[in-house]
Amino acid sequence: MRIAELSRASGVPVPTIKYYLREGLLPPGEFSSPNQARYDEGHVRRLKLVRALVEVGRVPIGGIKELLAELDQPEPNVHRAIGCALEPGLRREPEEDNPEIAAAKADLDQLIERRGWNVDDCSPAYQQIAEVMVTLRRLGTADLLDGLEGYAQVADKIAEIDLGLVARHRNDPGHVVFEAVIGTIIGDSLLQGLRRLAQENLSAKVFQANAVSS
Amino acid sequence: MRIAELSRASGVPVPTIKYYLREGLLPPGEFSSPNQARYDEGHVRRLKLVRALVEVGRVPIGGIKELLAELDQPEPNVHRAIGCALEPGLRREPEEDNPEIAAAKADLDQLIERRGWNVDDCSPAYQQIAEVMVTLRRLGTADLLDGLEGYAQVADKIAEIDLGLVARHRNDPGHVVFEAVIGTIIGDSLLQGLRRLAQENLSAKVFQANAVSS
DNA sequence: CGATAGTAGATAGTGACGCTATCTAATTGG
DNA sequence: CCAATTAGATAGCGTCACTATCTACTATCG
Repeated sequence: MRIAELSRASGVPVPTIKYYLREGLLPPGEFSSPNQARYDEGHVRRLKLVRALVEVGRVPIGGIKELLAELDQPEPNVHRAIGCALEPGLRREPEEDNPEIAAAKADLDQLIERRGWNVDDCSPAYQQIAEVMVTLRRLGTADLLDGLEGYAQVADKIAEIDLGLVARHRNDPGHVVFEAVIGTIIGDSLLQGLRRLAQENLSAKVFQANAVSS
Repeated sequence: MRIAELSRASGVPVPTIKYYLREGLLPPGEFSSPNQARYDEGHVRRLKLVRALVEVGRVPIGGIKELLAELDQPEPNVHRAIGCALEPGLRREPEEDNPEIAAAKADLDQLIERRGWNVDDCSPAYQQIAEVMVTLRRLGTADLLDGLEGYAQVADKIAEIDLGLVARHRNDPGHVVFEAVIGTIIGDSLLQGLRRLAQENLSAKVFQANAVSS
């Protein structure tokens, strides 16, 4: 198909497709002559993926580029790919020597120890959690960290669901990686929404109960 | 304190403080003369909150302004305040007539029914979930929605922890609202990180098991 | 009292980001 | 053959979150 049809099929304007081609988010089409290219279903899928990551995942273009590069490896590393979505949001300078960060990491290490987690302490998620812990302390709401253990327990449950979902495609490794990336990055948005609905529901119940009992 | 000291105490540069004053994110100081103002601890706290929402919560300035306006009401509505952080990220035009959206909302309504949730179907969270469902279908990964029930169940657990944490301050309603907002918006980032660590840990286990058994 | 430093408020500028528009030369496809 | 389309290059745009500069005034210290 030509670029106009690719645009129609994906819902992405032609100039934007050209931009993604320039940025390396979309592989070039197959050239029949120096200024004529053909695109296929793979390009349509890739475009839809890019749009989902941009619009729902709020992943910056640079992160998407790295993520897709990982996905295009012969043996892609799922966690490295997913990490590309989180990393751009972290502090530019890790300010490693900061004692606040160090203290938070020490606490986080204890949590990891308690849960028996086997994780890489260089992963962007590890950094992100440490940053959140520092932020909560600075805000004077360190008492919210009392929920950490519970949240971690719930995180394990979520991960179980996540793994269960993608494991159904274990005969197709490429699809497993694809769904893992989608399920995690797009799934964040889903979980965020569900958490708010659950809060809304539960807090209504609690406040009603309070009103009745008072 | 004068603006320079406010800057030192909060870690926010003076021009940025002036910008926040202009944008109404920070209430004006107390004027002793037409061009001299004094700031207090409340300003320091407010600035720290704004920075946390900007840096960790990734909430756009406009959303923070609305959120703070709600927080400054005599009887702030927690969910409306939290919604201010989610809303700016949604589609500008709800394209209400779109059948894809309608179908997703129908599915979501069923989920809400099954869980017995009492929630407002105008809340940004409801819209967001519907958008995610549409996105997953467009990507051809609608099978990931099989996890919806499980995720919703987990969301209930998270909400329980959330409510439990803030309920400890129920004698101080202002603080409850403050912690609820922080705990939800900043907590999203925490949960996102924990989910990734849990995934990393569990997938390592699963793959190792697979390697042994194969 | 005066010199210096600090301040409010107005206005304009900056850099990153994610596109969007325009142009040229070449190529389809009826 | 010729109107429509294309690739690729370059430049422009709108938003966002600041950042810089300037003016007229004020605080404060010696």
